[in-house]
Amino acid sequence: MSATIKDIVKDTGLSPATISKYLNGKKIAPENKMAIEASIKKLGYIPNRSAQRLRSKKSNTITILLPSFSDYFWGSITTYIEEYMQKHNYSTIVMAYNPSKTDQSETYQQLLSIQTEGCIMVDENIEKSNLIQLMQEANIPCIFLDQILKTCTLDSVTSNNYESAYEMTLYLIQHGHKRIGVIGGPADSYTAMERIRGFRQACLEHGISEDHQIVYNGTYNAQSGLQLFQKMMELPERPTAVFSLNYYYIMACIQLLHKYDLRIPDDLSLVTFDDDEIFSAIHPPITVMLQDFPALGKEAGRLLLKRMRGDWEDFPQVSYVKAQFIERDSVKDIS
Amino acid sequence: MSATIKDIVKDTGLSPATISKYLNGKKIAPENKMAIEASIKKLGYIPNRSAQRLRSKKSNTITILLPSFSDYFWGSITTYIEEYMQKHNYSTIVMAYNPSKTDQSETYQQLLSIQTEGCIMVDENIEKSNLIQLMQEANIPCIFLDQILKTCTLDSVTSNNYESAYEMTLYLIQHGHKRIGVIGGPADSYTAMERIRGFRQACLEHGISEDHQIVYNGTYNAQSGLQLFQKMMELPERPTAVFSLNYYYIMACIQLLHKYDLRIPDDLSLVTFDDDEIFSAIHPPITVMLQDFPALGKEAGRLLLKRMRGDWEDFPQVSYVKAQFIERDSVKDIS
DNA sequence: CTGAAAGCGCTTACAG
DNA sequence: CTGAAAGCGCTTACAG
Repeated sequence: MSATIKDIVKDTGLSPATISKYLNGKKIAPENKMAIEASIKKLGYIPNRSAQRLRSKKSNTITILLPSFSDYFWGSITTYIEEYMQKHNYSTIVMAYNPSKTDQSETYQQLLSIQTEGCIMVDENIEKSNLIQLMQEANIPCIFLDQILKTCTLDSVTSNNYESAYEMTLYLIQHGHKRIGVIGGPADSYTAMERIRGFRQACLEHGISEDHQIVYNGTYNAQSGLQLFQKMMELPERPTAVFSLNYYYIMACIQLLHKYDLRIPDDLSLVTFDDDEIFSAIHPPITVMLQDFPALGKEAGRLLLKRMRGDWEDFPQVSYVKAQFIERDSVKDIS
Repeated sequence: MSATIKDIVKDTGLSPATISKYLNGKKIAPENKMAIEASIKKLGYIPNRSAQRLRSKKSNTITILLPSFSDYFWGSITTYIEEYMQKHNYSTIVMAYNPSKTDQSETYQQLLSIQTEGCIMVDENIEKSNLIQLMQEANIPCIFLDQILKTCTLDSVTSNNYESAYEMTLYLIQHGHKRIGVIGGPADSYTAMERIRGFRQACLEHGISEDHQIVYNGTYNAQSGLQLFQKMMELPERPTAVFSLNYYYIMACIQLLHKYDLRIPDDLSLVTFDDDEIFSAIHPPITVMLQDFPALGKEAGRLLLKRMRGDWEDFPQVSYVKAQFIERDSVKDIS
């Protein structure tokens, strides 16, 4: 059986209270600290989390609520949140739920039964359900990732969508593009609209008229991306550059290059939000705006921890995390 | 504060022991059962997991060990495992670790500290480390998903790779293909080799000579898939059909169709293991062999639960889960 | 800074 | 089938 505090007590001659204090980072005499550390190492002592949680009435658990485990975006960010929380002695439970239900009482009950102390959410559809209200009534802090909700007041962590779309558009304009297509997200998505706003602002500042800003909105899936790109390529006057606002769309665009016999970048310049291994492997490699997943995860964790400590200063806060521009070879200078 | 057993005691007049028995599915008098159920509902009682775990000395937690959260394959299967375990009152912790280290003591320590009772693993590289040995010494059951290990004796759950590759190859042969390319996985991967074995067996049975079986092995990434497909397309005599053994390769193949000006299925027939939304959205939609993720997850959970109950009958067991053939339009009948 | 005592909310033998 | 008692491994006031 593994060692308990009692074993450390016997080994060091100190009281359980002192050892508990050491474990919880409180001040104890240096010589006792050393003795405890040596004893812990010797006995291979690991604190029993269940006992800690029961006694302290804290679960030290947070939950990441995902609409799906298989999503490109959220799968990886989960790692970074978990890593950050672990450093702060918190467990993370990743939970998939069905975002289409408006009654999320069941999800709420599950969150209660694992005694979650905080929650990180990523699906804006949750706004249409009763979950956020239930959480707020129960005083469980929630952080929203990626989106900013319209009808709820909540802390959010998101990429600097506006600025980075602006930056990418500027890059296209500086390469002589004056007729630019955007394959954009749903019109009711905050993130998508911020990116489009950044795009339009850059166009506006550089004299690209609205009819040369070809912005199509769709839903977040490959099917939609295929349709929009197709529609765009069949325009009497095609754009010289296409800016995909996410991973699903760029994949769809690449699939269709063949159909329209388009060479990148000679026939069409192509850039996108999000990156993937395949974008740098193919020829030509695609220029991208990469969201900083480690930083997004860390910031969400930091903000959640702050709220769980009871610090509601500056609530509600929106943290913007800078995305990274990676230039590769998918844009032709046509100026 | 939420209700405890004491509240149920006061409300029903029964003893905590009886209520505990009810909670744990033991036999109690029907009228008491009804009273307890009514009381639980009335008070909104949720058992305190930490107390249960501390007292019963069981964590009721299993761990899924992933090399990465963002992997196409494992992301989604996690949901199904979690769902199954939840039904059996187990929590699931998904943990990402670095599979390249041979010393996994740190991972092991983490598993101990969360008191995991069982573990589901999916990365064969773990075989090169000390983790499995540490787990076996600690008597913590492990189940391997997807692969069958060569140097360790362990339960495994995997798709019927041999049969399904055989089936897909047969489909190509029946459509008149006599020269078939395979973009295959690493030569040291059990799964990849099983698929190749199934392919070769079907070829053998239908008189396709070895020099018409163009099998290339690579590593699991887009870069490798691109290289192999390229090499295959530059062959003096191209295959008439290409069978991709996984998701990464088929994506790479599709990217390259343009370069070689290939129309599917007229110039080349193309089939693959694994499915994705985009494969049915593009034209033509791709014929695939879809692994049954829900069944794989459920079977892994079932087998792990059995081992955790101490039932080691039939150890080590290999469970094969049938993959599903989905015919679409990427294969031309050239007979 | 340290330690004796109490107790978190359950489950587990055990006796009936 | 039920209940009284003990105790899982910690942390928390509290007194010193």
